[in-house]
Amino acid sequence: MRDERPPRRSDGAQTHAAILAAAMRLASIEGLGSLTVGRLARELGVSKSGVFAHFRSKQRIQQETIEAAGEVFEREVLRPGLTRAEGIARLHGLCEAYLSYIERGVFPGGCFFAQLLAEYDAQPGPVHDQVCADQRSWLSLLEGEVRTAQQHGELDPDADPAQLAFELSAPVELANYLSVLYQDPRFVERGRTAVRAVIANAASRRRR
Amino acid sequence: MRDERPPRRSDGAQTHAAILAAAMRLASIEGLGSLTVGRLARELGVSKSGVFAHFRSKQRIQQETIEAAGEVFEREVLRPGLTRAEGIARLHGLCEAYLSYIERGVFPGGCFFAQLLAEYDAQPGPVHDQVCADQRSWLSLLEGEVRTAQQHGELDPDADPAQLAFELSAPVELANYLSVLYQDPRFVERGRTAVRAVIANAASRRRR
DNA sequence: TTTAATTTTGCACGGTCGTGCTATCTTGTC
DNA sequence: GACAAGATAGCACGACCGTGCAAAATTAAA
Repeated sequence: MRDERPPRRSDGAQTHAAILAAAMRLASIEGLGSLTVGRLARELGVSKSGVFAHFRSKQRIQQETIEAAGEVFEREVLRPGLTRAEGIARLHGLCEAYLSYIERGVFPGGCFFAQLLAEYDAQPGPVHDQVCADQRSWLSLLEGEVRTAQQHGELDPDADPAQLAFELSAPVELANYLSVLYQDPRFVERGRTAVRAVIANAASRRRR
Repeated sequence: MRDERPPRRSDGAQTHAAILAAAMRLASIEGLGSLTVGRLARELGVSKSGVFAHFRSKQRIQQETIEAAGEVFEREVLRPGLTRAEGIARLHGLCEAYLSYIERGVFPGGCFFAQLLAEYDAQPGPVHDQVCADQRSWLSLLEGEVRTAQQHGELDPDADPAQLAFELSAPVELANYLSVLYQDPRFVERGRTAVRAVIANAASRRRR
């Protein structure tokens, strides 16, 4: 699958990384679709060709930007969120990791993938398909953890795991949009409160 | 405030409306920012000047498109949602009206204002400010209805109304994004279930 | 039917877009 | 230090962008 020969020279690799960093920043604010070769070049004080030569099409810039953002998400959300013990603790851990990643402003325009979801939910193409896959894997992660928590007797065994995953995703995503819109971290706190409420509610209905 | 002289001729008014209809459709799918005079002209089989002359700048196209979408939202969500009696019933009514508006595909790209929220949450300017105001008025509407329900003894009087408004908005917004992304109305149903859960939970803690 | 006002078109402008091609650096290897 | 290869710059292209302006087509009132 991987058909790319890696850039050989160190300065090249450095520029390549700098371009992707700027691309992630810009895309989180203005959207992946309004990424522009000229804009990136200006942002980095470099010629348009200096940017373009590293990728050989705009498509590739977009693809690699998404991949790079995926690595950031893995490092900043998934890895820390998965450290706690499986079950309820890990559900809290994952949601908290996401909310903290919003709160810390890892991307200046809020969660890169939330931006992508809203931008490409109705636009068919490769980006749409990638968003589908990413979103499914996030929901599945939560869903699996709900199932585990049920098996451990921590949550109502009659609850629908997919429904619970949805109800946990909803407040953290809205916290993302609103905290960015109003530049107000209190919406992250609302997200935390909502997550606690959802989990506590499902926990209170378990068989004891 | 209104400085515009209305178009005098009937064909002009009709074209004006047709342009706004196409603009709402397109913007809900691809975003307000990627609206383009040429694109609209092509979509309507009309010359670029024929579109441009009706507004006298791109800014005005965007402004009027937002206003037109506001009227649609009022007609399709607020008016039907506000018919039920105030309190819990109206909270259900508003959320259901929103979910139904998603389900019916009033805009082909999902809720126009959810799209706008995600697109402009991090981009300062007049659109950002408009989104702030619209979002606040939606949340305030729900919050006021929660307060009324509390006064009627239908909801836990110790609950934070703003928090509850947030917890109701979250699932309906996520239902919007996911049902569009996967073209699957089951996510609207997930939204309905979540709304019922939030209200039922707050109702079960009321003093009886 | 003439006439005046209002749509609508055609055309031009400077600017940016994505993308090639060629030439000039710059770096790492012998 | 020479040299091959990679990195960056410069320039050109056709396409589309937003916006003006004058000409043509259409409508409504006289």
